[in-house]
Formats: sequence, structure tokens, C-alpha cells
Amino acid sequence: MPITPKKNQYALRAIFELAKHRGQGPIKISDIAAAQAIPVRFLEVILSQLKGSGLVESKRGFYGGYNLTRPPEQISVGEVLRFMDKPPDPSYCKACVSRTSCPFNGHCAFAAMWNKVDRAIFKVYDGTTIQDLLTSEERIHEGEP
Amino acid sequence: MPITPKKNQYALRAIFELAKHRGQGPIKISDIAAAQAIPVRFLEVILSQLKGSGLVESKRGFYGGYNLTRPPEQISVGEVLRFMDKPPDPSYCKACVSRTSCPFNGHCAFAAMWNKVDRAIFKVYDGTTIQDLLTSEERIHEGEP
DNA sequence: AAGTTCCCGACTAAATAAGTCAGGATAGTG
DNA sequence: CACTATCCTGACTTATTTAGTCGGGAACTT
Repeated sequence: MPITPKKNQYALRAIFELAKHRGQGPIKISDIAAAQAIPVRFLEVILSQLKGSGLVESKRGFYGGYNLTRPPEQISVGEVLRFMDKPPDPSYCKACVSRTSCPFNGHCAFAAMWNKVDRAIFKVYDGTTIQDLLTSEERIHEGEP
Repeated sequence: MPITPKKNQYALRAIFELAKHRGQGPIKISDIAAAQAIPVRFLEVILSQLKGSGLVESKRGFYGGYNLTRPPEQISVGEVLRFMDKPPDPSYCKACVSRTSCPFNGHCAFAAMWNKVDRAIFKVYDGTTIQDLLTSEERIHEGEP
């Protein structure tokens, strides 16, 4: 129900995958795509966009690919998601959480609640690092065939 | 950013409006629509759907309209939203929060986080009653022109 | 009977998200 | 240098979801 767009999930998973192989030189888009079941062409677009965040860097040519610029414990999920949701209109009605305009001009009874929810969500996102995810994956794969 | 569909917001506001005039007999759809800036025809659909939740009841004819079946302090926002999101596929991948299927079959590192977010959101929704919203509206309109 | 209101189901339209594509730029390899 | 692998860019297409509409029917009140 957090209705996270697929694109954002792909972005997270791509970064997750980069974290997983950090220090092994640049990772190719096609490898990430294969590992995380993401359409290659689409991933190209996403990673390209992600460069704008400074979280990843790329290198072209034969031994080209992508790298994380920071250690996984210094990247939070919140940072990634916030970046991915930047581009759209920054002028949507914060109070109503409707992306269009609020008929009550922000003075509606719901404003406080929407904000509370927003904070609750990002408390989780900001409190989860990519490293945390790596760790939890390791736990999952312990004792499995 | 909680990206609440407009339809759900309309549902909430309709119930909010019903709460506001509780005890004054049935409220007409058109009145609710006017008060809350909702397209009438669309609201018809929404209220009709809401009847399935048992939260509202309706009466036709001249003095017809809608009523709340319970006092506003006994209706939580969570209850309303959960009901509104029921109809779609109940078989989406809970773990990944992608509505389609998860390539990792639920065993992905993100599952725990998505669930955490889900709980955080509904902790707020379940902890807010329609009465709370009424109260906060009163506060807003104190000392305003 | 007549007017008003909810009711139902199918329909259309608008918006957003997901995904694709062609062709170009850059970096290594032999 | 020619060659190949890789990222890069921006425009494009398609699919999915959400929002909203419509015509006509059924119940209730006076």
C-alpha cells in the first residue's frame, strides 16, 4: 500500500546490487538488470537519472559500468526515494496530498494527518540504509538451499 | 507523498461531511459534493461503494440522502481507507509492494522494510478518528475571519 | 401522479507509469 | 587505426490506472 512506483523500486534495487559488488570495479547495466529482473533499456534510463543524485558514477567503454560513490552504510533508502520523486511538480498541495490543487487552500482538517503519515514513512526510509538491506538479505539466505 | 488516490480522499471527506451534520437527518449527495468540492456523479459512485462497508446508510426519495451509521469517534480513517482499497487484487506481492508479481517470490531484502512502512502508515490512520478530524477543523477555524 | 433522490452498470477520457528505440559518444583492445 | 563494448540522450510508444460521465431505472414523499 505504500504504492511505491516500480521505477523507484528499480532504482533501489539497482543501488542495492551495486552495493553488493562494491569494490569489484564498474558493474555493467546489463548485469544489474539480469540480477534484479529489470528491463535493460529501462534501467539505462533510471541509472542515468540517478547520476544526478551523485550516489552513483559511471564509466563508458570496454570496462565500463556503474559504481557507488559512497559506502552502503552511508546511503539511506530515504535519500534515494526522495531523489527519485523530485522531478515532478514541487508545487502540489502539501496539505491535501492531492497533487493538484487543494480546494481548501491548505486549511483543511486532513493536513495534519497527511503530514504525520509522511513523517512516519520517511522515518522508516531514512532509518534504513542500503547496508541494512544487504545484511537482511544475508540473513534470509542463511540456511536455505 | 503518501500518494492517496483522489477517490479515497473523496470517500474520507464525504464521511467527514456526514459526521459534521450528524443528527440532522439524511444528507443529500449534492450537498456533500458542493461542500467538499467533489464531482457529484463521481461521489454517487463512491458513496454507493461505501455502503458496502456498513459505515453509511442511504434513503431514497424526497427527504433522502446519506447517514453515518456510527458516531464519528468510532470510525477510524484506517477503517475507511482499508475498505476503499479492498476491491483490487488481493494477490499482489505483499513483500515487494509491487502490485504485480515479485521476481523474488517474497524472499527479497526489501520485504521487511515495506512491511514496516505499511505498519507505520496504518498506525497513524488507525489512530485517527473522524471525530479527531472534526476537532482539528474546529481549531483551524477559531480566530479566522 | 409528480418531483426528487438514490442506484446501477457500462462507458469515456485523462493522467501517469512503464517500457522501447535509434543513433551518438567514449573508452579500451589488437 | 578499425573494432567492439559500453554508457548516453531524448524522443517515442504502449500499457495501466485513475478520474469522471452518462442514461435510464427504482424508491420515497407529498
